[in-house]
Amino acid sequence: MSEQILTEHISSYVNFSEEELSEIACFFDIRSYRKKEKLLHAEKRCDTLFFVAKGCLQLYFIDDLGNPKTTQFAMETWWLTDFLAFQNQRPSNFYVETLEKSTVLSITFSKYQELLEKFPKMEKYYRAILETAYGAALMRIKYINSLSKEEMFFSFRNSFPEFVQRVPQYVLASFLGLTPEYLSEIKKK
Amino acid sequence: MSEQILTEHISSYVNFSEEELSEIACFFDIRSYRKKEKLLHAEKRCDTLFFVAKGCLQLYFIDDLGNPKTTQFAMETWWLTDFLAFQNQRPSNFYVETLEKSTVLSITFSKYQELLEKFPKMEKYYRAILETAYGAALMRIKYINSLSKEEMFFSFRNSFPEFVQRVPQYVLASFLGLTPEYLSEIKKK
DNA sequence: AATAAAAATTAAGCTGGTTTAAGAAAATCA
DNA sequence: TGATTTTCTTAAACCAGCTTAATTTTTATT
Repeated sequence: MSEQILTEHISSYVNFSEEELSEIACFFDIRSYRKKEKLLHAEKRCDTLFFVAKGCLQLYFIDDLGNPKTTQFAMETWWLTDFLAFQNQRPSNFYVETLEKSTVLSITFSKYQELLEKFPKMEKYYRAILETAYGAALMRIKYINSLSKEEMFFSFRNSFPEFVQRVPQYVLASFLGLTPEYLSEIKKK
Repeated sequence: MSEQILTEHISSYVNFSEEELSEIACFFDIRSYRKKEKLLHAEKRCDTLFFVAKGCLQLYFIDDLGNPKTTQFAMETWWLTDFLAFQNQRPSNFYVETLEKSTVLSITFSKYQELLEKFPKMEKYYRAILETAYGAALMRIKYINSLSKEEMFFSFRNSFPEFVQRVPQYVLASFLGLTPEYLSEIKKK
């Protein structure tokens, strides 16, 4: 079931036969995780790329004071990892953890290389995905540098209302770059 | 000369014959620009992707108060555009402008599509470039959410010392998300 | 070399957002 | 179902970084 989420997503970018799609699916491990399970540990070699079939993941780090800070969320059909560390097979700068019960497809770095070698059309798929992700990251930096914390919250809630319901408020606060206390104050208005 | 910067860069990721490389180069327009020339205008359809062969570009927007804010720099061998708008052929959210006399290779969206169709190996090149760019953007967001403005400056200067010399201080300030006045104060120490 | 324009500095007053700390509400678990 | 832990709220004191405005330095133009 879960691999179908992936193969359908791939099919919306590139044309593959049913046969090819099931071959592609074989490159991935499928696993379900409980809430708050770690899929990737900071400092450990970043060897895995994740695709969310169901549920929600976060990419986060621990700051000087020991508080977790969320850098990126990933919901259904999103890819997640520390891409820089993954590409260079270096220690990860981030943790990846479930925010809720989730089903995730994982691919190791070497399998990822094999996959791209065996199905060069997958390059096109990832190129498109990464164009979107990088473009969105540039927009996010634009927002960070132009909106107040209050505007950040309302603009985010406006774009992703379901999402604001779905994740704990202190996680959302750390993603938006403000304190849970201040977020609480903003919501009061 | 300038197309060689591009073809050498491509060659460091993917193997192409000399012939193929010169065919690839034909998809691009090469032009030199003076300092402070606009290559892409906000609100106008984002139809072009830029590669810096020489010099330096910035991606920026104008905030509520009319001040330009730099979101991204691009130096030699970097690619730049509003990737989200480019991909969807929508109006750009950013301006692209030279920070110094620069030589730039430009490719339109339709030529980019043709290029990828004719040379599918270029998908691999762009996939790799975008993996790096997106990975770096995640790291940048990590820095924004963990360093003070002062630490931002020293950490940036530590990583890119030549660059700090190269761009005007008020542009650097807007890129780092602080005021020129405060940056000046930080440097005094 | 003189003039004008752009960029950088300095300093004082101010504010958006943090910190700290304690209590209330909600979720989880035996 | 009650006990425990986790999450959310409230409020006051505080500060990193901004605003404003005037001066100096640097760069560009003739």
